[in-house]
Amino acid sequence: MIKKPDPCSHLFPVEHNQTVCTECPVRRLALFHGVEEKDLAWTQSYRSSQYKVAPRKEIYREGRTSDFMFTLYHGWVAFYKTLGNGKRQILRVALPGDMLGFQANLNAVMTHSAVALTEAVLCAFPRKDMPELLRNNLSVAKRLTELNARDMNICQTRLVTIGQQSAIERIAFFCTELFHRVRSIYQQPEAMEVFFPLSQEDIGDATGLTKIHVNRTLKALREQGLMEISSRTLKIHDLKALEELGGFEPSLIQTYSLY
Amino acid sequence: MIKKPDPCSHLFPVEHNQTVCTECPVRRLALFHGVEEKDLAWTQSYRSSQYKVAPRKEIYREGRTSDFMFTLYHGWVAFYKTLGNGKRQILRVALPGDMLGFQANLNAVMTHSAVALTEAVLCAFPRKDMPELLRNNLSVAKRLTELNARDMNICQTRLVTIGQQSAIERIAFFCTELFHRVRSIYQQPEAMEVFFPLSQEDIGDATGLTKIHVNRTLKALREQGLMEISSRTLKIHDLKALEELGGFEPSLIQTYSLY
DNA sequence: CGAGGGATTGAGATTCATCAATCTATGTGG
DNA sequence: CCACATAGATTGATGAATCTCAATCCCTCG
Repeated sequence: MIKKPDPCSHLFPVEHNQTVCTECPVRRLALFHGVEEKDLAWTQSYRSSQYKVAPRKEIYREGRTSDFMFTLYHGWVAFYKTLGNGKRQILRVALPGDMLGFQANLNAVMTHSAVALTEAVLCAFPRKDMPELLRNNLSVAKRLTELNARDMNICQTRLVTIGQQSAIERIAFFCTELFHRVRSIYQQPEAMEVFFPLSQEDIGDATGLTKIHVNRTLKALREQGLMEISSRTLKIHDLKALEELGGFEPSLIQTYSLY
Repeated sequence: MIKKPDPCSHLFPVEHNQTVCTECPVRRLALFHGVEEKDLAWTQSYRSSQYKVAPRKEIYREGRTSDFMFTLYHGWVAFYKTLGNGKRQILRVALPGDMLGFQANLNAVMTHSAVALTEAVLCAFPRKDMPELLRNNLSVAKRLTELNARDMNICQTRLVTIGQQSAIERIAFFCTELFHRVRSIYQQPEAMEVFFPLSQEDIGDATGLTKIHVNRTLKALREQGLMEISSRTLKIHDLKALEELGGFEPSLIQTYSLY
């Protein structure tokens, strides 16, 4: 369920200490992965600015046009669609390095909305410059295709989870997947506790369950000694069993590691 | 004449009357949409053969490699994934002109399976030639990106349907969407009855419901005078009401009309 | 005419949603 | 520093939606 979404006028330019692409810590994850050092100044010229967004603020909205696409530099973002009845489906959680707002038809209206889950910093690229950028830099074009294919794969996997699994299986899968992605992104391959800012309602919107049922299911997972979420932290107690329960195939991890 | 490899043991080459790309009736829908007439002979040189598949036969399988990608020339095909517990989720129904088996990483194993829903005819393209084809023909590369973006959009829309709607809403949406696609593909914009070869179990696998519940729900749709399915025919009695019920937005039709 | 795959129907169990209330942590203004 | 407001988490009770099991029916095809 969605609250009243805020109007879209809340992207604040980062005034001081803008980072540069040559020193970007998430570049290995992002669109400019594979761009040669010597070309980075040039690709950066396509970046118009960095923007800061407060938690729970909308970045762009379904059905509207957007002049920019973004790379998420810092923070977490959720993509979602809303239904006429007010229900909300979270399509994907974006982590640092992920692209926001790319669509094949650069002029069409957005097919989904994006909202910040935490405070977030975005690198903005004017949409109108993309055709030129892609034409002039094949490695960026190739990278874009790879990222899209990965996202497609993730979307299809979620379709299976939501269509065919029970509540506890869906939540196990969802958390396991995110857990692996977070460890990979933040380069904490051994961590068993990771930052996890989603509310139970967010988890429900992502897995197609009500927040009440999410609560009960999390309780079950906790009591079974598999995992627990508290104070914005996800603690995994038995990764193997959790993967088993959710039907998570470890080979999926590769998919996240286009990095 | 170079000897081309055989894609798959149960795909039978079409011996007689192979069609040529220059006269292809589904080209406007397919990968070679936008290729200039003078270049078609050249693009066709990438096509190794046409193959025929019997209903219910597998075309390629999740977890295995595949030497070919295909354009569906005739018939219907379903993409699906299977879970450890034997459950199956249909990801998408492919109609003539759709591509089968494209993945960004051409060497990776397939992320889903494909099965023929009817007798089908496929145009096969050796996977290894794709990089060269894309490099040499920008309009094909661009087309590929468009088709992928459309598929992504469809996948996300299905995620919303399955995650947030009731059985009758899901089935209404699923049938409405397919109905519009079929009318568009077969150029019958006014038809209120279309060919529809899916079993109730297929519909269940696509919408995340059991075949029994699909049956009861179809009965309800019939009794409400909205639609009915019988002897492989989908009859729409009240399109407006059906779109309303399923939350189908007519603007989605454009999405299907990259054609 | 029999076999087999779908379609249909019924009965009962289970999962999950809904409604409603309480509780807890956190932040805010006075 | 406290009183209060608020969002999120938790729990209970109840009902609806959907699944499971089981039986029968109806085509189509050989």
